[in-house]
Amino acid sequence: MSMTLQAFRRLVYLSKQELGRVVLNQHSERTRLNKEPLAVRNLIKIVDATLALSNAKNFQAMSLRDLSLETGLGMSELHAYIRDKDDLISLIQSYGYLMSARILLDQIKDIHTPLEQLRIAVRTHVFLSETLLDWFYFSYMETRNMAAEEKRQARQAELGIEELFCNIIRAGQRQGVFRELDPQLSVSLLEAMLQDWYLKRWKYRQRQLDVETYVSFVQAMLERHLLSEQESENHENNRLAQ
Amino acid sequence: MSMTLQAFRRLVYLSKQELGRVVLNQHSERTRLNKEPLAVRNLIKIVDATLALSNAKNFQAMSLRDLSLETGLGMSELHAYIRDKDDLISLIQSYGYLMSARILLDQIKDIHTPLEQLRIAVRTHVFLSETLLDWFYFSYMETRNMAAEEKRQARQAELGIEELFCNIIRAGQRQGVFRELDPQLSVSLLEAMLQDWYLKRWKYRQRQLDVETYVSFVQAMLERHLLSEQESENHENNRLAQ
DNA sequence: GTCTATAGCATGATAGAC
DNA sequence: GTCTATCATGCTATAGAC
Repeated sequence: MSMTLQAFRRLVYLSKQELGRVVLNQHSERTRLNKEPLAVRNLIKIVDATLALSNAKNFQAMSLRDLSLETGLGMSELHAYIRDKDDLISLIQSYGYLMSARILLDQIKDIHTPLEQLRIAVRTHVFLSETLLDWFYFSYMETRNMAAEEKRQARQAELGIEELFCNIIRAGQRQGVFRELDPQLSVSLLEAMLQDWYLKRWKYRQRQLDVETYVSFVQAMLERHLLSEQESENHENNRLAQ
Repeated sequence: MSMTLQAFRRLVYLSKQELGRVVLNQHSERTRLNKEPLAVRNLIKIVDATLALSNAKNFQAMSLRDLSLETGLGMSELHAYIRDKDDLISLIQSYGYLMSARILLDQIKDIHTPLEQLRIAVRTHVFLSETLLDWFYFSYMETRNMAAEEKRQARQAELGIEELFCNIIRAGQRQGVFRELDPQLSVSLLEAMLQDWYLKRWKYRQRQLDVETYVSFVQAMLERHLLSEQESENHENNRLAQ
């Protein structure tokens, strides 16, 4: 069972402050930051407000005036934290990358059987997107509008997660636990399912579908797909796959 | 095997003109349309150009000036076909709904076993999105920015497709061919996989992944998930699903 | 250091010339 | 019936007042 969703939220909450500091330093080449605690607080306020306002419509539709109003910061103050509107994107992306990479890696590092690693990774991914919903949604929907370098980085991050899952599957295949199916394609389809959880919230919310139910269902489907059974069955399954 | 992708493209191409006429009539309450053939040609030009320009960035980022330039129509002429920019969305949506609903229903209407229907429906869906790529991508990414009524309709269309797949699965379950798993959730995950084909083109193109390969893989995964096997195996599979 | 005012520009929509 | 000129608006970004 590992962590509950609640424990997860706490973990993310604690990382927030700390990460605010890291991100601020990364971006502070251009920033005249004075009193650290205030600066970190403002930075988090800016990130949160941007995510909320952007996701309500879209990033381009959010004006800096709206953002100034929502955060309580003046227009000139905003420009002390961000160079221009595009810089806001890179700020937000850094913030989410750090947060989710750290947590995902931390959760699977002590697990050693591929099947169990796979289960935990699936669960952690869904929990992450549940907790950082705004960020995941923003990152998915706005990637297409980003500048070249930012877009490259976002896609690289997606491929990085695929790589992580792929390695687990390959390990399982070497041990004879998983079938010899294309790992890369399997993982792409898995990721499509994982992403659906935060992309189609209107649908799942409407159906009052529980996070745990979703996780279990995806895990089960994935395992029916991957787990090799007795040799005799292997034939049967090969027939079905043509 | 049913249809090849090429036959599919021809089918869609032929429907284009005809549908142009239908859509033009639907929207012509407000249009002073004169010479039909020219009007239909212009309408199709407008739809195609809008999809191309929008998908390059996003709908909001496309200016009507860009569209005027791309189509060769003057600004005033554009406003003869569309009331305002939002009306463009509803025009495009009608066009795609008609096209894909007609073809999807037509392809499965003569098949009678659930398993075969499911296979054809999956195949047709991927082929449709491959042929009408621009429309599917636009429709998915811009739904969130649409006006209330338009958004409702787009979501209803997604639920409609789920309903279609759901009915096939329920029929299979009644016949004892498919397992007794939640059909709605199964279908949601299936649809996530189907959508990934047009949402992540950059990834699949980069890997030079073939349409047929993708279809087969999704079909196989879905069937491992749904097909009930001998009673003895049922136990095994229930264990895996917890 | 904070906030208001405004410069400079691009857009959607239209009116009116050819 | 086409096309060009123009209007009002809303935006980013900054300069300059307090």
